[in-house]
Amino acid sequence: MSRSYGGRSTDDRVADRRVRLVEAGTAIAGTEGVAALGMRAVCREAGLSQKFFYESFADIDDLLHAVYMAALVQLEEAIRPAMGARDLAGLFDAAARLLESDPRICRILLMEPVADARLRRYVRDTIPAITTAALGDLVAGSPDDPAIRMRFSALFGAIISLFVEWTEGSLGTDRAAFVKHVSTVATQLVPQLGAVTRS
Amino acid sequence: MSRSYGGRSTDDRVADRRVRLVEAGTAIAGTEGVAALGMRAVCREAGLSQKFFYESFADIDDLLHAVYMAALVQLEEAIRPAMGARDLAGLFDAAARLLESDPRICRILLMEPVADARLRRYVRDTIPAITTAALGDLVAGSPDDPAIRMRFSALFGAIISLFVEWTEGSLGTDRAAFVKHVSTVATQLVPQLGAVTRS
DNA sequence: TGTACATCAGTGAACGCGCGTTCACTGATGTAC
DNA sequence: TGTACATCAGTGAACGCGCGTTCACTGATGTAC
Repeated sequence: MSRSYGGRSTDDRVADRRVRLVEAGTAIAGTEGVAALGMRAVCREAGLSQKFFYESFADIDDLLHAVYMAALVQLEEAIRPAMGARDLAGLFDAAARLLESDPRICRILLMEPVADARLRRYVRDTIPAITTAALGDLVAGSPDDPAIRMRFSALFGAIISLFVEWTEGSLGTDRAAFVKHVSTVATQLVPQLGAVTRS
Repeated sequence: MSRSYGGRSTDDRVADRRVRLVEAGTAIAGTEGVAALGMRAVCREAGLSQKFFYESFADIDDLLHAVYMAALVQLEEAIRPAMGARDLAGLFDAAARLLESDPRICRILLMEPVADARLRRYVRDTIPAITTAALGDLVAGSPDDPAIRMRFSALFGAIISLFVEWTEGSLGTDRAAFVKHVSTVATQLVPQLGAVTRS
């Protein structure tokens, strides 16, 4: 049925190609934007025949989903310790370090979703759950209440804007000052968040 | 040299076609996004032969610039009275009314620029001047100072996010409550703005 | 152990499409006589 | 005023390109004998 090739099993080769395609997709979406993310462009970047794209993905949306998920997992892993410690400043610090080291994640998670309907969908399907897991029962009230929605809209908008500019390097290089400012903004906009910080 | 046609002068016809092309570009960029903004798509939408595109624009970037400027002019005209009166809440109210009545302007001015390098350029070339004209000498300090940049990054991020969600209708329909919240957020993030409000 | 062959793995061309750009063509307008 | 014709206005096809998708083909691997 399946046959080894170059001394490696079929599963090995397929998995390796999938990883290379997701990495290539991350490179393209994270630097040129999702508008430049095409099936041929991804294969070119990965150095793989076009056939292998369809081996792992049904279409480009399918790959984009994998690219988004891979970026999100990286962010989650980076902030996990701070999440566990319920340390808000530590969380911002970890995120700032990650985005600084890989600006592609900033573009994929924070910038492109604003204009791309597919990525916005992925955000809506993943971020609310993560947020409530992080905040727990800190924020009372229905998530459909306009007053609460406005608070969080402002909070996310401000934080995202700060992180985007931080990643672009236009807010200087003092990470401690940046983290302090983000924490201040967060507690200004949603006072309950003050209870989370333990520093 | 130039010759009337259908009872209208050359200048008339050219100007009319230009307006139709910009309107078509606004429709496409404002609903499908700039990724869908192509030369053929614009001509199709405007009901014009492809030749006429090049009559008024060198390429699609040129048209996009005209589309952005047209949207910005609409916003400026809407907020002009409030700007003159230095009325912050009035400014937010006028903007909320405009974006509610034409969500395409929201997409072109607030959403697409996040992911599109050309639009981001147009924003950088126009918004700072308008902002300083609006605030006058309210904010002291160099615009290169990271601390000031962070304040304004958070301010714009929060306000943009609020207006985007307002335009999408996910913040309810009470415009007065929305304007009040935006004003509160603005003065929280940049206290000097409190001096602007005269309501 | 050696060889012929069936089958699986991988490569790259083929197809139809929409794109940006150019240009040959049709038809309307104005003018010379 | 009427007519032939030059020229301008507008239409839509042609060109080359990259795209998504499919598939014919080459070559490597394993196995039957």
